[in-house]
Parts: sequence; C-alpha cells; structure tokens
Amino acid sequence: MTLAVVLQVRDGRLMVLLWQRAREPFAGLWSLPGGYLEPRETLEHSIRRHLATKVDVRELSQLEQLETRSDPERHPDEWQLATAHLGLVPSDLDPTLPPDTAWHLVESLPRLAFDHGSIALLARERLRAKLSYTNIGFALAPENFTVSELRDVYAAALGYGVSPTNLQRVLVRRGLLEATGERREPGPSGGRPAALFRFRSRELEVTDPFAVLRPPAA
Amino acid sequence: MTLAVVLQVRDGRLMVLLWQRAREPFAGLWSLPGGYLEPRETLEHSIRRHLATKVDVRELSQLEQLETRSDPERHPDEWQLATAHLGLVPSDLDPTLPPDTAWHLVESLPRLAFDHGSIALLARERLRAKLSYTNIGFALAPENFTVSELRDVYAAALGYGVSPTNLQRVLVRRGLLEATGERREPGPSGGRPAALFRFRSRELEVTDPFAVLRPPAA
DNA sequence: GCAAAAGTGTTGTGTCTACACCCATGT
DNA sequence: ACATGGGTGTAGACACAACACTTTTGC
Repeated sequence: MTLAVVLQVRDGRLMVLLWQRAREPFAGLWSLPGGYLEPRETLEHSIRRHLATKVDVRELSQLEQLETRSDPERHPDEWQLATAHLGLVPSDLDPTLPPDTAWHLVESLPRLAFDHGSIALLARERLRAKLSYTNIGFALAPENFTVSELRDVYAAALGYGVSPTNLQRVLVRRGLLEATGERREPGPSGGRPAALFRFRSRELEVTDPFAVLRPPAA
Repeated sequence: MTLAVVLQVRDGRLMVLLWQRAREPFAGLWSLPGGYLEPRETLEHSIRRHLATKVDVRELSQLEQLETRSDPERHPDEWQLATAHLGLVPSDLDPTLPPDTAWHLVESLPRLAFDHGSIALLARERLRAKLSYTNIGFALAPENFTVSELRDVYAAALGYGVSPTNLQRVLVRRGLLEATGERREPGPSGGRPAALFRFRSRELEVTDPFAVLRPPAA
C-alpha cells in the first residue's frame, strides 16, 4: 500500500495531515492517509489518487518517496508492505478536509496507528535536511512572499529560530530567490514596505551538492 | 521483489556486482542481483538472502534502501514492484563469485536489463553524496588503513582526485578517524612508514548535518 | 647523499553567523 | 517626532583547498 506524510506550515507551525481510522485495527487512532495499490498502478499515482479521493488534497507542490516498510510486525493481522511518501503543501492554501481528517502539530503528535509515528518523524527529518541543501522551500512557501514570511516558514519547518537577514543572504547568494519588483504595503502599524520575492525555480534542485571533498578546481 | 546495487572499490576502481540473466526477458544481459520476496519476509532479509544464496556475498559492511520502482513499463511482461538497495563491501575482501556473476566498472556499464542501469547510477550518486556528509567511508575501507589507501578508496568512489592531506584533515577534524598506533612498513623503494588509522565508528553516522541555516548557537 | 613516501605548517578564499546601523512607512 | 518593520554593512569565526616544507625510511 501507499502512505503519505503531508506537511504544511499553518500559523507558523509545521503540521501533518492525519486521518482518523474508522475500522480495526487501531479504530479511533490517527493514521497517515493512504490506501491500497491497484494492479499496474504507479506508487506515485496511487498516493495521489488516495490523497485526492480520501482527503481531498490535490495541490501538492512536492511529492517524493521516503521508504518502504516491510516488517511483518507492523500490522497486527496481516503482512503488509507500505511505501511512504513525503508531500508538501504551500502555506497559503487551505484545502477543505473531510470530517475524519485534520491537521496535527508535528511537535506533539498523538499516538499513531501502525508504524506511522516513526514515518512522520522520518519525513520531518528529510524535510529539514533538504531545506539546507536544496531549494525545497519553494514547496512550503506561497508563490510570492516577503523575506520575513519565508523566515516564518523555515523556522516552523526547522523547529528553531532563523534570522531573516541570514536567510535572505544564503538564498540570494545561491541564486534561489529573485525579487518580483513588487512590494507589500505596510500594515496599520507602519513600517517599511517589504520587497516581494519568489523562488527562481519550482522544481527540486540540489543547490549545495558537496559540503566537503569538492572536485579539484581544474 | 528486491534488488541490490553492491559496490566495492577494486584496484582503485568503483565496481558493481552484476549477474548475467539466463532466462527471458533480457536473457544474456547483465542485471542487478536480487529476487522475489517471500511472504512475511522483510525487505532487508530478502535481499540479504538473495545475495547470500545467488552470488555468495555475505560480508556487507553497509546495506540501505534506495527506492521502490513501480512503473508498469519496467518489465515487458508483467507488473513488478522492485525495492532497490545499496550494499557496500570493504575493499580488502574478495568474495568468491559463481560463474554467472562478475564485477563491472561503474564508469562503463554495459546495457543492463530492465531499469537496472538507472538504479545503479542512483546508487552511485547516493554513495557519493554520503561520502561528504557521513562516515560511510568505513564501509568501503578495510578495518585499518593508511591515509593514502583511504585516499584511493575515496577517489575511486567519488570519481575524481582527492588530496590525502586534506582528506585526513577533514576526517580527523570531524572525529571520524583515530590512529591505531601501528605503522605500515615501507616497501622496497623506501619512504616514511605510514601511520595506520581506523574509523572510530562502523555504524552509519551523519557527521555534517547542517550545511547552512544552523540552529542558533545558544 | 638521494629518492620515495608520509605528514605538518601556512596562507588565502569563501561562506556563514551575529550584530550594528540605516531606510521607508504609519500615526 | 517616534514607533514599527525592512534592509544593508561589516566584522569575526570557521572550514576548506592548495602548496610549500619537513620528516622518516630504503638504497
């Protein structure tokens, strides 16, 4: 079967989309959305189909495979293979969810069915790592944003404070951000208007490939 | 089914273990070793079993999952899921192989059956990336080694020249290497005896977790 | 002494964090 | 004028690559 850890930054917090189980085993517990794979169906197609039909989420800005779980103990009754995915939703969307579905704080997850708790944490680690060496931020941020809005997204996903000054410098130095030329008008309390930025590319790209042991300059 | 890209540095070259297919489809072509998953069998157990029975490789110093392929076109006759793995063998071992199995240069692979060519390249990329931010070198190197032997291993795996000076500095600075206290006697042509080193840990560890956007110093 | 191989010292460069300072707007 | 929030300048720390130099051996 296929599963997805769908993450979104909502109100400055990193949240996962969970689904309340109606049936045994683990009836009543929260779990990751997903379902069975159809014959001759691609894993990616399967998880997109389940997300679209069961939880009504269609606007994924990023979807990638995490890993496949095969431990016979992971399901109490039967042996079940499950391929987990990481899906990201931009912070300015608010998909309408069915009643048995809700966003939960990744920081304080309830007990999840099966091995879904560890899968959710694996997804968060993958996201955190990729924020530092790829442009994956594009998938969490709106189309256009100010640096301080982007700062909030990064801080929520990383789980610690990020300085807008340095965030801008890193992303501009690497050529990930470009100014749109537009400005955000200040609110009622005043302040200098903020420049709007966008990600130059909205495809996943590795931007910091070699931390060390780079190929020789020649 | 399960597949494995087994890599080893042999004679200063990065090589993959391939298996010549006896049966259709792709009879005669080279392919990655692997086989079917038994009911209630773990993916890791399955690939270890196939490697042990079919190609007689038991001494893997590292084994991790790569990804699961599901494209219905990947097999001409049937729809087949395959979970690919990366396996590493230390450079001082030389497992005895059955006659239909051989090591091939990763640089110049023959045409491989199914989608195995792209899986082999994916494995190489994964290895290259992890060499720069983890201690995965332990899985390619012998138990004890001189810096210049380790240099050859890194150069072969990365595909470009590496300076022994800087390799040592990076790995020592990060606390990955420790001196054994022993020395390697020089050969007939003389030269200063080399100090022997070993990896401090032979478990996979991430040693350079945050390239940028580190958590605040406090 | 000389060649060979290993190891250390040193310098320059680039990237990152932290923090001070300046800018543009609302009231 | 002053508060508010955005943006830039700059200095220090650190990690890295490159390369010169020194050390230890065999012949």
